[in-house]
Amino acid sequence: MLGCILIRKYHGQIYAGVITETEAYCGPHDLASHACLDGPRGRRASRGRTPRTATMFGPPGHIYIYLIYGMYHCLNIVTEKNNYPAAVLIRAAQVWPPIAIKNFALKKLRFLAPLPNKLTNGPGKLCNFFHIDRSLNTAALSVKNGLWILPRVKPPRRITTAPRVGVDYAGKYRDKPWRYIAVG
DNA sequence: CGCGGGATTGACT
DNA sequence: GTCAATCCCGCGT
Repeated sequence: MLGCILIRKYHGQIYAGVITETEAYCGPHDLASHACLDGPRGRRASRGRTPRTATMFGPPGHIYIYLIYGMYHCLNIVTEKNNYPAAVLIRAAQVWPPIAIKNFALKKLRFLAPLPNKLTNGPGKLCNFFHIDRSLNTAALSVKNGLWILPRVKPPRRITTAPRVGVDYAGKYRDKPWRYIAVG
């Protein structure tokens, strides 16, 4: 997904950005995942298959959104087949100023200056900018639903990996290099 | 219905 | 790198 273009249609405007940072949450044994079925946390509240995480067990291409710390939303895309919980968290994007829907064409973005990275350099801030909240949870990525992703025009020059953020509790999965950062 | 924890952020060293 | 403010809501009772 790095380098692909995230597009949001909301209140007469188009918001667009190139995805620059992601994290993978991989299956029922990933101790960092909300959907993990293993280990002590699997038996704790809000882990495993619950009403909140049900989306992760659904079909790929759907949108998993949850509220974190009571105030931020996080955008994830479900990536695997039904009943196999996996998703990609979109952590950051390079965005442009919103464009009126009637004027929108991807080519126009080339003539606009990208906005400062500070607006969308974290998953909570990214959702704020794109006006994304839980009303989109379980929806399919689609133009109809106002949120979709276009293939990348060109791949990132380089991709680095790093451990995922904020998952110190995840045991042997804590340091898995499943955070992906586009460089260039 | 009450408790507890968090896939963050911003300020700071 | 560290730290804590913050508060909603999922979950177990």
